[in-house]
Amino acid sequence: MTPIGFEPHDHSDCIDVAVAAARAQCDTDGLQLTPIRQRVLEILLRRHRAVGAYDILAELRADGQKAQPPVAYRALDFLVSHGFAHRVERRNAFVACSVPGQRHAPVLLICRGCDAVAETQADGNDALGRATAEAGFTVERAVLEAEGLCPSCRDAAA
Amino acid sequence: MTPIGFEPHDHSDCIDVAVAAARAQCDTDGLQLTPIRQRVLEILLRRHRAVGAYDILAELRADGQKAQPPVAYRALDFLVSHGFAHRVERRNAFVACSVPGQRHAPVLLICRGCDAVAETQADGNDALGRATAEAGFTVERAVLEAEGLCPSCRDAAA
DNA sequence: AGACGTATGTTATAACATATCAACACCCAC
DNA sequence: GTGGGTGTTGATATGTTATAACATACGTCT
Repeated sequence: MTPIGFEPHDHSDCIDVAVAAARAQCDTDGLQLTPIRQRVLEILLRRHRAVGAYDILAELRADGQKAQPPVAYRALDFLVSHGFAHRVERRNAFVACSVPGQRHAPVLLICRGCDAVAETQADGNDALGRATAEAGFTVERAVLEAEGLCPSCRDAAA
Repeated sequence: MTPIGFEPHDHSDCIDVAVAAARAQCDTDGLQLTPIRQRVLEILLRRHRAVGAYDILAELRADGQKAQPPVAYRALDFLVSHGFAHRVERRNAFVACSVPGQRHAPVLLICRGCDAVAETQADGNDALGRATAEAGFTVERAVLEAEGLCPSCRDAAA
């Protein structure tokens, strides 16, 4: 359960790797990683932060396209529903998934200083499973989001 | 860790009790449970669901007030920040707290069929604490939200 | 060709949220 | 009792996020 996200990255590399991995999974699963979808994934990976849909839209437009909101939302829906990205509920924003390749209930650590988002895996949700079983509730999706300060913002504030 | 919320209620009673409890806590803590704030709390309690700010606004207006959005948001901010209600991030909506009287990281079970929201307590978040400590992340707030089907909607769908 | 499925383009609007400033009330030190 | 601080409310305007609804393009299968 090691968090991913606050350590320094070799970003140029990490984007290529993540996109290649997404492409591979799409090939395997019969999904289409179309240019728009790939472009949005790249934007998310490049920022490595919680990014709003309209920010993404602005970047798409900066590329010369005259995209409208649904373009961004559809691409984001695709990425989220297939596990390549997560929705950051707390921010009404999105972030690339740090541990793709498997369905999972994300645990997001959101820095209120810089919007960086780290992701960890949820081991400890057995308790949730037990409680929901008692209540007769069928969980389809679950997210745990914690907001606070990342190491560098904390140091900067001190 | 027994979930609260999907069992039948004696609602008229339960609202009165909750409002009285809120009033008592406000007295203790030097907070003002003003008419608007109490009214909004009552609306949330009565619905016992995830309710949008504009729904609340509509109810306030139905009472004869000509309230504007900030009226609803201010009341909701008060209720949320003092633990009388929770924000349902997944819905951009709000719900009355089922276990008031203490600060807590809510665990919300949200039914996608009827918007009912049950609340449980989070025992198992030690794992979160450990992971964040490793990452140097300081958690200030945390929410766990699970979306799925409540017992009655599941039965109805079957 | 025609029917179908998936993705995209386009317009408009719904839904959610906040900034800003003015007015009023309440408390309390002076 | 006056003046200042604090907190709540009233009111206008605006900003931000999200989706409905409809139309078009394109590949594939028969």
